[in-house]
Amino acid sequence: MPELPEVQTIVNDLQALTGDTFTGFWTNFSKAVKSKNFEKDLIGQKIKSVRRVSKNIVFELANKNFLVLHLKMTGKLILSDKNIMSLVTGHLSLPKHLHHIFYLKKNGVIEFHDIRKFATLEIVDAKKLFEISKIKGIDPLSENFTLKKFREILENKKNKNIKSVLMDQSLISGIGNIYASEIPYDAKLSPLRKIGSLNKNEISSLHKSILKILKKAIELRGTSFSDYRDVKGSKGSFQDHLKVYKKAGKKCAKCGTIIAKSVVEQRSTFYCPTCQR
DNA sequence: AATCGTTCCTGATAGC
DNA sequence: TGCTATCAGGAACGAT
Repeated sequence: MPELPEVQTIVNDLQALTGDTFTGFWTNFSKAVKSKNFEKDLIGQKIKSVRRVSKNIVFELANKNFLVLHLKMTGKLILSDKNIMSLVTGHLSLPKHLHHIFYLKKNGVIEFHDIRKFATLEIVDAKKLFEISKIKGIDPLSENFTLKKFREILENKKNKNIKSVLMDQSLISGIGNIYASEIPYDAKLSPLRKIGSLNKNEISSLHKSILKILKKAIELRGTSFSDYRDVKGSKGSFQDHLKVYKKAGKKCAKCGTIIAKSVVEQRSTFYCPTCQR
């Protein structure tokens, strides 16, 4: 599932489309399109910039609006220069999970695939984008995410455990289920620990591990555990560095203890009962 | 006001 | 073999 590192990788690659213009749009699943007049608002618009807002991919358009894409679980963007029009018009069979296509003036098309159809597309104005950014928590890669700021965020969350705080997008935005297991492992803290039980050093470790793991995952172009691919269809490689995620029953590489799994807020959580305290 | 459960959806896997 | 049942999982939404 695309989390902050995966979305950042995609956004970095989409920079290549800056200056290009949307010339058309096709969909066979319009339920995913959340704004009215989507096509009308899109066509003819030049891309001024591409950036990430939490796990959203945001295209700044020339008319001051923003195309906002959220990949949710299985959304995938693929840049392609093949003649997709012939696919849509029935000359060839469409890939099963290709649900939306953006046509560009210079760079071919952006194919938007989505197996589980949770992904969303919308065009919003600056005010709405500001609201979206505001309801999301702090971006852990922004320079504002200092240790001091992190302590402030945790101040009112004493009864929550580490896992749910990392996953709560209204506190810190961008961390999903994979990194919410890998970060506590790196910090040698149990994901089930209550925030209120953490001492100063432990909070500092957690803060360091958030930055370390996310940055490393971006360097490795994300985690291709199952569906995630970059815009060229290539895998990332952080999956080769996972220590606990989806490793229940296997031995911890560091100490040999069997990795445990427990469910926190309906989400699987993995940890080493020996290395993580 | 904060927290909890439900919902969207399909492929993979388990169980019989 | 082939069927059905269960699960994964981001985040909006409704319910408490």
